[in-house]
Order: sequence, then C-alpha cells, then structure tokens
Amino acid sequence: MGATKKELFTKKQNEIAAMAKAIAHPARIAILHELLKANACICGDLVDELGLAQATISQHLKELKNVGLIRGTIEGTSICYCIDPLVWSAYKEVFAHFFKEAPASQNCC
Amino acid sequence: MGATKKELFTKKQNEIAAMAKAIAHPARIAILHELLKANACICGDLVDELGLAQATISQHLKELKNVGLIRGTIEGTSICYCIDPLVWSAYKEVFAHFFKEAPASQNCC
DNA sequence: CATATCAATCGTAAAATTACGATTGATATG
DNA sequence: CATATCAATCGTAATTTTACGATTGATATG
Repeated sequence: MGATKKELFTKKQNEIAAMAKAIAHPARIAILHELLKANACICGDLVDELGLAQATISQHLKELKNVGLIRGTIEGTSICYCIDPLVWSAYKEVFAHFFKEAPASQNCC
Repeated sequence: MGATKKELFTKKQNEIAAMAKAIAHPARIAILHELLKANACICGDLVDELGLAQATISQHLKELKNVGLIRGTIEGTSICYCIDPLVWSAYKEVFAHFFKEAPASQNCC
C-alpha cells in the first residue's frame, strides 16, 4: 500500500488530481508567483528569492517542467524559466470547469 | 528533512498550496464528483461507488471535512455528506484568482 | 436487551514527497 | 586550457501520504 490506486478512477479524475498535486506545494506556488511577477524569464535568482537549497528548488522546477507549466531555456551559463501560457490556460480552464458546478444549496444537511 | 518549510512562504502561498493539496487525490475528486452528481446529501454509498476500503474512504472524507469542503450529518444509522457551498465558492475563487494573471506571451523563451 | 449496521479510529505497512549536501556536466571567462 | 559559475542529478534521511484490516462506538431493529 501507500501508492494511489489510479486504476479505480476516471482519466479525468486522475488528471484533475495530478494538476492539483503539481501546485500543491508552497514552494511551487512561490516559483509561479515569481515567474508571473517578472512577467518574463527568470534566470536562477529563484534560489536567492526562496530560502530553499539549490537542489530542492531544482527538484520543484523539475516537477513544474514535467507537467509542462514552465519551460527552461539555456541562456549562456544559466537557465531562463518562464510559464507556458498554453498549459497555464489549460490549468485555469480545468479548475474553472471543476468548480463551475454549483453544489446544492444549504437546504440539504 | 521531509517536512515542508512553510515558514519560508507567504500565508497566501501556503493557503493556495493547502487548498490544492486537499483536492490532489483522485479519490477525493471522485467523492466531490459524486456529491455534485447527487446534488444532495449522499448517505455512505461512497464505499460501493469507489473501489476503496471503508477505512480509506473515511480517511479521505476526514481530509475533505478538515478543510471544510464537505459536511457530514448523522442520519439515523448512517451519515449524510454534502458539499459546503460557501467553502466551495471560496475554492473556486482562489483558483480563479490564481490563474487569472496571464503569463507573458510566447516572446520570452 | 441482543443484534445488526454504519462510520470513525487505531495500528501498521508501503510508497511518495520534501529537503539537502555532494557530485557532475555544461558553459562562459580569464 | 584552467577556472568559475550555474543548474541537474545522485544518494540519502525525515516526514507525509495512501491504504487496509481490525476494533470501537453509536444508532437502529428485532
């Protein structure tokens, strides 16, 4: 045990959960905030901004890259990161759609 | 190590991450889907619907209750669950706001 | 009151996540 | 070419998450 039983759920359910998991860590939220704030590429000052070790941040960046939310481009001796606008809007859309349905009103429980 | 260093991040960042984590499992997405579909309370047939053990589902329900997304009311020998509309819209709002900012266009990386 | 039913909780095992130091590899720069 | 810099990766430890069987507690029902 310990491993999520993905086969029990629909593709959509696994997808939404995976997307949520990708942003389910404050460091990754902070990274995305930085990238949004800069509104452009950011070349590695992330290690200075957040207080985590270089290896840890690299790991978070990897996760964000794996789901496609960010891209990295080699820029001389350092690397530039930026948000992928298409994947970003896909995320926006999925969460908007998920929360779109309004739950039944107070009259239930 | 192994524990998230929450003190490094803003309250908002920790909040968004925590909200994402709450729905970062397909079983919890499936539970919310069921509650939305029923558009009312559901009395415990969740164990039959999802293929997980009763203890496991109870644990997922507990997490959803902890963040306030669902409520449970005792109904005779069983318990009725439903989505809390206010917390639900709070979630909708937070994610909508987070993804609202448009990242810089393709011209970057 | 004895029994059945439902859900929470306990205890525990397996796996995944988070974090970091150290190393590696790649690219400038002197 | 030697050296410095930056980021990925490796190896590993601590912690958290996921899952389940077993038990417990509470509420109906005979």
